[in-house]
Amino acid sequence: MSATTPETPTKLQLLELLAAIGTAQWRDFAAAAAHHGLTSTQAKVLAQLSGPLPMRALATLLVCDASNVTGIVDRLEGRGLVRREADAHDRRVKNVVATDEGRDVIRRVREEMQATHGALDTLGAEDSATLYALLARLRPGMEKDA
Amino acid sequence: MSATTPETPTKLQLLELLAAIGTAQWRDFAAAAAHHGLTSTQAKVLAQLSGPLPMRALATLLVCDASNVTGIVDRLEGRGLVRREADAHDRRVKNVVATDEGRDVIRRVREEMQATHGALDTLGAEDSATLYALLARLRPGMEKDA
DNA sequence: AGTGAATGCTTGAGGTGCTTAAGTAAACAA
DNA sequence: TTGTTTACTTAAGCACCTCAAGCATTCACT
Repeated sequence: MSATTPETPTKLQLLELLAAIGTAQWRDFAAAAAHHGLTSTQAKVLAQLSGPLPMRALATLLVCDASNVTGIVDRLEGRGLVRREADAHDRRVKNVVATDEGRDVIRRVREEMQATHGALDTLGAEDSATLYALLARLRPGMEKDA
Repeated sequence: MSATTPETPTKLQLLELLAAIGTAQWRDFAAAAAHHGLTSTQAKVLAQLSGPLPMRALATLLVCDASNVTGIVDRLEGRGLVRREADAHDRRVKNVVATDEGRDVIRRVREEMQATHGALDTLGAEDSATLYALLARLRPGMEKDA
């Protein structure tokens, strides 16, 4: 118990591994997005639009300034992947909605994350369940804004 | 076993969870870096400098163009966190070395990733080992440049 | 109602990150 | 020697990001 064994990784090792996997997945996502002429930021925004969303809500989700979202949505709108709609109840609000083409593009981006899909396929049902359970336990603590 | 049970997540669920955790960790890292006046990119570069590293090697590690690294190292050097040294064997090469202050800053950034550390602390030794083993199996497939 | 504060969005300035193209210097190979 | 490759830098151009300011609308309180 005193020495480091392969079975008990140090926190630093676990942290490094987690970072490496996060980086790899992000690169896979960015590459798939680029394949469709999108930056990763644009793809990330598009990925949030399962329904209409106010600019402000988008900024909150992305944890960035609202003025930043203006530019990103401008570019997406310029490509016809997104639309700005007036809100029915608050005339200050503009709801962002994905167009049919926008939904189609983000669906394809998700499908084309080959490296990530391939890696996940190497896990059996039981291992997937174990991994999912462990990560689910990690998630709430990680998203806490300390 | 035939129906979807809470124990057998779909690949999409697992993918989403992995993305959420990757994002959360990245934000934690960026926040800690910002706390020391660094951008996340600058911190990432500093994190690679356990020893002297040529500009070219740095670019390869970051998977970006060499001209990009010039600017990042310029800014780090301007703050005295990094030094460019001539290479003993190849006069074309400039080795980047972290200064004492640079090493100190990146050490503190790592320590201050509170959210991540806290989340990892909720896992016992056995769970950590299990998670580590599963992630280690995932890693090679994810880093494959397909 | 009427007035002041808070909210949602946009614009503009300034800095960082990233890529491509071009240029310099040094190493290498024929 | 001559020609090619390699390491780094510079410059132009765009995307991202923040802050400060400004406009329109809504809200809260008297």
